[in-house]
Amino acid sequence: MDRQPAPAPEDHRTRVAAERRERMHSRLVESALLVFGQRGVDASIIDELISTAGVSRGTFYNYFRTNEDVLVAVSVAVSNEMLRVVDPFAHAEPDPAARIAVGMRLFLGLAEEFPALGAFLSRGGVRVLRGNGLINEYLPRDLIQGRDSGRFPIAETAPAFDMVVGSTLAALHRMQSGGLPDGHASTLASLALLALGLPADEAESIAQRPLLKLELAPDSLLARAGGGRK
Amino acid sequence: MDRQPAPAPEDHRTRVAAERRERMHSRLVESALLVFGQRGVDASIIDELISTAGVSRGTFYNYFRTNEDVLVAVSVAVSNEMLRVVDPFAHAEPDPAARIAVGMRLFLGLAEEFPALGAFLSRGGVRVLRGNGLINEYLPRDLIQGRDSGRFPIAETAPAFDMVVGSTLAALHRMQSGGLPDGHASTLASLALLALGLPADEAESIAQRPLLKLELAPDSLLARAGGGRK
Amino acid sequence: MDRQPAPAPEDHRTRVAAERRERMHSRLVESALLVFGQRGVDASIIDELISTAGVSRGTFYNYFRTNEDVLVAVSVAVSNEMLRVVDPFAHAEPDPAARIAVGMRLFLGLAEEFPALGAFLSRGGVRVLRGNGLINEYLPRDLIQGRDSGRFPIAETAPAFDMVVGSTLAALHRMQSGGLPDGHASTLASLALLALGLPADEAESIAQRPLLKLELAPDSLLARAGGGRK
Amino acid sequence: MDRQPAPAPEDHRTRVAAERRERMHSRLVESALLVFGQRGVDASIIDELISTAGVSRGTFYNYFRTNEDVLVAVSVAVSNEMLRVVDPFAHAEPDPAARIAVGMRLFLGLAEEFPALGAFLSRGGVRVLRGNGLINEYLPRDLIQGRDSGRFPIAETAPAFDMVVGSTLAALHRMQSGGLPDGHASTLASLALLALGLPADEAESIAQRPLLKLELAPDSLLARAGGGRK
DNA sequence: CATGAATGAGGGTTCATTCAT
DNA sequence: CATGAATGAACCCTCATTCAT
Repeated sequence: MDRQPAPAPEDHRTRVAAERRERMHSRLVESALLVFGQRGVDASIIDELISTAGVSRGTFYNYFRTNEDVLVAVSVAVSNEMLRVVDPFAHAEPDPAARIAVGMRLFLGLAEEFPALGAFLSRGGVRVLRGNGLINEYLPRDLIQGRDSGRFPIAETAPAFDMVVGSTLAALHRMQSGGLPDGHASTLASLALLALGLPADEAESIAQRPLLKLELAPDSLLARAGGGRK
Repeated sequence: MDRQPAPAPEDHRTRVAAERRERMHSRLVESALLVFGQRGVDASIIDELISTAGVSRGTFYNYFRTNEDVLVAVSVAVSNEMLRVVDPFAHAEPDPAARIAVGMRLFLGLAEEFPALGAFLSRGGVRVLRGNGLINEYLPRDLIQGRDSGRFPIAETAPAFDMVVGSTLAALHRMQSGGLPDGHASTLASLALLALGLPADEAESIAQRPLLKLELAPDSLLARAGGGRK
Repeated sequence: MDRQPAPAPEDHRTRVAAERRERMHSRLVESALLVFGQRGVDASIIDELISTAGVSRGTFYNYFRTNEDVLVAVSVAVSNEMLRVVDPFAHAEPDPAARIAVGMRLFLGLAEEFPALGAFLSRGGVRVLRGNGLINEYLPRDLIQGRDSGRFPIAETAPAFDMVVGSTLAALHRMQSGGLPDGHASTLASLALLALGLPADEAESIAQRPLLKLELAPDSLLARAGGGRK
Repeated sequence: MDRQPAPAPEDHRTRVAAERRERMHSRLVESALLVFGQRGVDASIIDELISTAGVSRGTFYNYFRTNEDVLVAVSVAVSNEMLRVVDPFAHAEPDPAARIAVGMRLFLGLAEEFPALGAFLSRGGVRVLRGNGLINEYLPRDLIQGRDSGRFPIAETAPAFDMVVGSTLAALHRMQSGGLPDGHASTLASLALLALGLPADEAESIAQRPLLKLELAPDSLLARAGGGRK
């Protein structure tokens, strides 16, 4: 019995260590989301980050090498979270116009419900959206589908893209400095659909549709770092 | 001669000194515009600024007290320059829809023609537009006039404002990363007018109108710091 | 079978464990020799050492407590290795002059043949030779014997010691930056014998004698870490 | 009179500033000599350097960028100082054998008289002598001249170079750990001349010649940082 | 007012060492 | 004993700001 080769001790230790690393990484990303939102994405963040996360200076450098590294990690995590939320809607809804309107409203809705997310996105601006699937994959696909199907009588998608994304970001900024009036997001979506060529009544009716309640996984980045729902 | 009663010699010296101050101030603002555009508005700027302007560290502090001071000064100067360009158009054009379309196109046109300006506005983002008369006075006025006159069938001006400003800034960012395709600005303006409620043909025809050539004073900030026209 | 009375199982396990410790210790010392040679004896070494040796950080601290500890261990090991090589020659040769000449040539010969050793001795300089038996026991003994027997007409051994050791180390440094020309070691030994008072022809003939080929134990530190013979 | 154009104010200010820079540079080099001698040339030195020199952290970086920068600056300064001392002797003495013996003794004499210099040279070892004119220009020249004139019956200068330099450095190390016995330097020089081929009596008589007292400029690096004469 | 050397707070980064698993 | 994540002291470096000239 004492000749038994110790049942894969490495495996166990390795797995435990990997899990610990994973948890610490998440903890740092969560804290970074908060701090970036409060201080801006260009701020020198490390001191505040480690004190927020309650870890040592050295630990930070075991996970990231630069400020920029952290920003990228947070951006990726945020993008993934948002996709997880939006994906079900996107698959259920066949109309690109509706998908765009819902996308704008969900984006703003998330930012409103999770102030940390809103602050981060607002502070980070375009830089933080570089790899955002919601914006860089879903939206272009919807615009193209809408144009090709004749629903959007537009020649180019680029101006439409700028219009949808720009409008939404402008509203996000407005939210950060005082909050959005009731119905702002819906009205904005309505304007966007108008611009894309829908008739006024249809634009309005699509943009006003009730939005299903968001469902987040309990271990979600937003749920944990979001500062709780508004 | 300089032994004469010296008719108010202080006046003369004072005036000369004031002019010198004025010139140095402009020189610093011009250099700052360039440097902010290249390095971003959050960068540590002073070293590069004074070497660009060719003055000493101490001189800088005779004119500004902090980094932020400089940013404000540049923003104000830029805003004034832009107003000086746009004002004639604004007074000549009675239709608020046309004024908005022209405003968007001129804004993007200036940024394109003067890369330093474009870079500065893009890098500075919203922060730099805080006191911009073009955006914060002219645009709201036009939107209200359009709504009140029934030309824009909208209830609120805020979403429309976000849409116009956001679209334009998104196009500005696009310009900074690769330039705008031909006709992008006009098409964008056309989308904006559509969103504001104009019929498609009218939106298009207004947005496509030829734009008068910009005229800059020879001593203009843009003419001097803009790196020359594109 | 393993249910047998197990004749002194502790003995066996203890012995196996001791052998494992011994092997790990050697592995660390070998790696340290390499790393000290490449990066210098003052470099921060532990990271590179453990990755070279392929062990974990914690394991290192099971064998050494500080950087300096490792340096001492390597120095001792190196000194012992060198003695093992030189001892046979020293016992076989009755003439102190010949022993000194052979010692200088063997020292340089080993450093040349085992680059890792050469780099280590050169980088470590005097610090690493503190406990070196070859230098601190054999050489003084030879000098005293030569002086007392009248072969070296010198009053003090200290200057002679400095001359022999210093010359050899200078040649070692030369070797590290470009290698030694043919015959350099022999000529140097000849100069040393001249300085010790031998007639020119005798000095030369002793210093030129052919050197027996070095023989290393196959498990020798040098054989394993030396990077193979040159 | 008040129209007078201020007689070259820049010249004056510029000159004063340059002198200030010069003085600060010297102050830093002096302090660095001390600190390198105490802590070794590989030590992290900046903190101690600035506190020794009594300047701020920032000032250091106005003059040097790295640890290595400082080491080079000190090495150059030391080399120049030593040359200034040795040069008169070198020019007055036609015999290369005598020049070499005097060189060795002066080198060791300086190191003994100015402990800071001795410590620095000893700690820095060969690295610090890279650009040393005394060693890299004067000595090779003397060896070649001696060989070509037949005074040194040697075929190669390289082993002789190693012997002279190595012996001297070994004595320097001995000095650092307990000081040199009386006559050590002279005896060492005598051994060196013997090795170079001089007859014993001549070697001895040259190496024993009284050495003229060293004269240092009062603003010399050694006089100021040397910790005073021994 | 212009100059530029000096300052030092603020932040960045490494690495020897500890310790729970 | 082996492992490797976590620690924090000790460095490194920049740059906004001051101030004597």
